[in-house]
Amino acid sequence: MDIPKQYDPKQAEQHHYERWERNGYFAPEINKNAQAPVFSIVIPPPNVTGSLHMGHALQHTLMDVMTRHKRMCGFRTLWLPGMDHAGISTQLMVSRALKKEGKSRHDLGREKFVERVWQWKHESGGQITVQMRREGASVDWSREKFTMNEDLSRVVREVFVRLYDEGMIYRGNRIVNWCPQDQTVLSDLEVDKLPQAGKLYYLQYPIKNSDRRVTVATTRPETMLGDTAVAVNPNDDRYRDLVGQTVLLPLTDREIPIVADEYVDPEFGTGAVKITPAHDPNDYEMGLRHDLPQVVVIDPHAKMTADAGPGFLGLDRYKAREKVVEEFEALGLLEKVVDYEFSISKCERCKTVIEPLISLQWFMKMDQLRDLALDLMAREQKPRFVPETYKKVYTDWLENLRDWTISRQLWWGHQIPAWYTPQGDVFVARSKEEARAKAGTNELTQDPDVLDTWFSSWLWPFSTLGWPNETDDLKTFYPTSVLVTARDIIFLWVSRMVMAGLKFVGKEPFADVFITGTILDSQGQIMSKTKMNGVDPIDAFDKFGVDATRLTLAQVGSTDTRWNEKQVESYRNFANKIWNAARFCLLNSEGAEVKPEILETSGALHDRWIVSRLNHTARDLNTAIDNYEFHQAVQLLYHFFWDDFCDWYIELAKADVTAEQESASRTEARTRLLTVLEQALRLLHPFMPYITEELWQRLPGDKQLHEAYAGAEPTVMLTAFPEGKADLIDEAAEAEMQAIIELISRVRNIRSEMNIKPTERIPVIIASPDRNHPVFAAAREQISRLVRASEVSIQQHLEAPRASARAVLAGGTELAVPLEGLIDFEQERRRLQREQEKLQAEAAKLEAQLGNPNFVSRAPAERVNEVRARIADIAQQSSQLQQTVENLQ
RNA sequence: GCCCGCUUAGCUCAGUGGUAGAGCACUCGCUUCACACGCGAGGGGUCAGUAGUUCGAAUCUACUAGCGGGCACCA
Repeated sequence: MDIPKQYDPKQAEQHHYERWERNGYFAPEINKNAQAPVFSIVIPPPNVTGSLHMGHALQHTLMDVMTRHKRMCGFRTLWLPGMDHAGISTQLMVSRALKKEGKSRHDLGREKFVERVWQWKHESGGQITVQMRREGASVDWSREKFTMNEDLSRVVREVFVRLYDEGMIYRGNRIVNWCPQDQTVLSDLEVDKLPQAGKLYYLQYPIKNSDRRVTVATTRPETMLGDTAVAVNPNDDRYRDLVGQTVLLPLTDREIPIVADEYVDPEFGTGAVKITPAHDPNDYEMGLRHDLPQVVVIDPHAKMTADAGPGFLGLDRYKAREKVVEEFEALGLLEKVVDYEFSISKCERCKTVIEPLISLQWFMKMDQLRDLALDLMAREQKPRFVPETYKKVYTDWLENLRDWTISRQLWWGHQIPAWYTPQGDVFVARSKEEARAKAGTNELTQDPDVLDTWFSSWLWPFSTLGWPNETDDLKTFYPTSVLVTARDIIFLWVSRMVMAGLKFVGKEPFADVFITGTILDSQGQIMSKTKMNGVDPIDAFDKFGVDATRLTLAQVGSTDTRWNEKQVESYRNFANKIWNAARFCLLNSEGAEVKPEILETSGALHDRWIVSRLNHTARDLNTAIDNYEFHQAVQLLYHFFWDDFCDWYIELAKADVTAEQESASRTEARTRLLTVLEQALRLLHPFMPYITEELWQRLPGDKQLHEAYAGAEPTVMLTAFPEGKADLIDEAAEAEMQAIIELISRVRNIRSEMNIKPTERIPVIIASPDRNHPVFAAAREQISRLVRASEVSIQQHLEAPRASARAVLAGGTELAVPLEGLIDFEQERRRLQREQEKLQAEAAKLEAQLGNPNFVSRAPAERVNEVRARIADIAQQSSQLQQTVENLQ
């Protein structure tokens, strides 16, 4: 058998995925057990424009670990993949491509443009689906969905019509966030509020029939052209007499009132506020309260309108600002300008400064939906957030929820299913035909706007399963088991899915929500395109392998973590360790094969021990994965495989396994070794799918699949995940092995401290009066081998030459290594005294504890007894050690 | 302004009431017949600070400091 010394991840990553996918292993139909429990996840659909980043890789790893684990546990599993049409991003991307050809989308017209987007999607969209295959994501591609496909679009229209008919969707003129660059409205959640160093301008407005002026402070002087009032606080004595008076608005011929409103903070600025209802959300509200006119002075391109006055018409908003300030200065009405830091709203996508504008848009009332979600949390504590802290984030946001602006002035997206007659009457319907029937005319024009991208995403958990039809998939897989996502879309997506699920299916869309942490760069900064500090997961795959990267990501869990390449490297080394352990097993496998039954039969101590450790690990691993304790899960695997299996079991079994002569015992040793390895590969598989499959395929024997997958072509993917059988956990064997491990470690420690050459063999004398005596006796050959002893003598009472290095172990076992001529008595005495001091220090602590009457009376008796037992053990070791030191004199 | 999270070994992070852990880095020794991406042996932390609860606190409570994030913003 020819097996390279180094594991080559790329080689293993090349062919297994294609086979898994082709054989239908990812589809729930592979499970032939009609009674199988169900596990389902819908993927957070990545943008069709997107390519894989660390956040995806993290989420996908966790989802894949859970899916593969549950699949191996015999669940009917579905991990449903898909993509989001990503309205603005996609439209921008295609528009940019057109621009290179010197064209705009308007040159093409709507229909041609949308065709062009589809063409782009077919040719170069969905890069991420290729990358997900590289990740090893075991998603069911046969059920892949895209939010703009006809089936999902139909769901969008269905939901829109139902909500409209219930009066929850309405169209109205309101102040909204407008992006002058993208020429569309945005929801509050698509707007970033960023701190900005700016100026605060103090403008003086003359009062009619008076010499007085009132000074207002503003960060946006250009909006004064649209002022329709000045407001002061009703309790502000400075301005009490001005309320009801009239201001002569400079640069215009308009006269505007001074009104009183509690909203005004007397402490800020001058205590008098200019009111521009058409261009500021707060002023808009105040305008409604005081029935003020709305004068629109800024248009959708952020240029000044005719109402701004002839001198301003067509000016950009910032040019207009300069000009207003200049003119105020010329008029002697500019009181002062001070530096001022405030926050500014920018478009999440293009970073253009948002212009608040009054605009005719579609909105959704959220009250009823919000109450559904809040009631579910109050009543049933669902969904369960992990970590729990996000529950508060979720409910706090819901409690302050406002209407959702759902229309967008884009071409790429779900066109709003509303049609208008020439008279302007609106008919909302599932199709043009239905609208015609409702309207009684064919002369209909569809609303040109499309819906917010999240309007399709919020339906994702059930639209992908066939709703509104009562499909088998919907019945089987809804509600899904868990949603895995990052915290930044708890509002945008998670909460809305809960509301939609409750409203339309009558059940929550998922039981649990697992919120992942964020992978930061090595400096602790968030990775972003603009900062150019992102680490490409594909680069990590290429450099260290997919499996090593997955382990690194899996152990991140839900706290933010800096990307640490050293960590990936150490898991690359772990993969190599697995490879070489398997290599050893395979190189010594002649005459043997995997045989699970052998683990049920009792063998030597180290055999019973590894079976116990295996089951122990399996039990803890199952618990860890079920509780989303992925870090714990990775640690369990790492230490079981490296420490228990490689460092101890292989070494203890080595003599038997590598025996030159064929024998029944050699075959048995080899069979046990191969079988334990096979079980270990199963445990590792959800985390490290490629290396485990690669090695598993090479193991000899008729390897069994989980009974639910009987008849499938063999793959480790479909074997039964070790459950951790209680009757195979052998605490006595673990304790006995622990004694042997400690013994060997102490001898090695002596060798190291005494500078004994590794090649030099030494005699070892063990005195073990207690029950460990037969344990050591039975393991004599193994001990001898692992400490490189010339002979191991096991006695009742220690009889060793004076010139020996010694140690006293827990339980009173004594150890001597005769070192005639090599030992420095003074040095040895000091070494033993250091040991003695350590024991004394520990004893002193424990004695103090026992000396506290409150501890004895209030601590659990079990705990008190533990302390007493430990003290007794220390006392024994200590006195033996003392004797040893005295004998050296 | 309000809310949340974090602060543990040089670095990156686990650990949620009972004697401080891992990986990497570091020191010493090893071409020991699976693996130098390795083997063996070590050193290293008053768990951010203060006060409290408790027989007992890295772990629970309060406050403080620093860092990070979210929400709301006063023009």
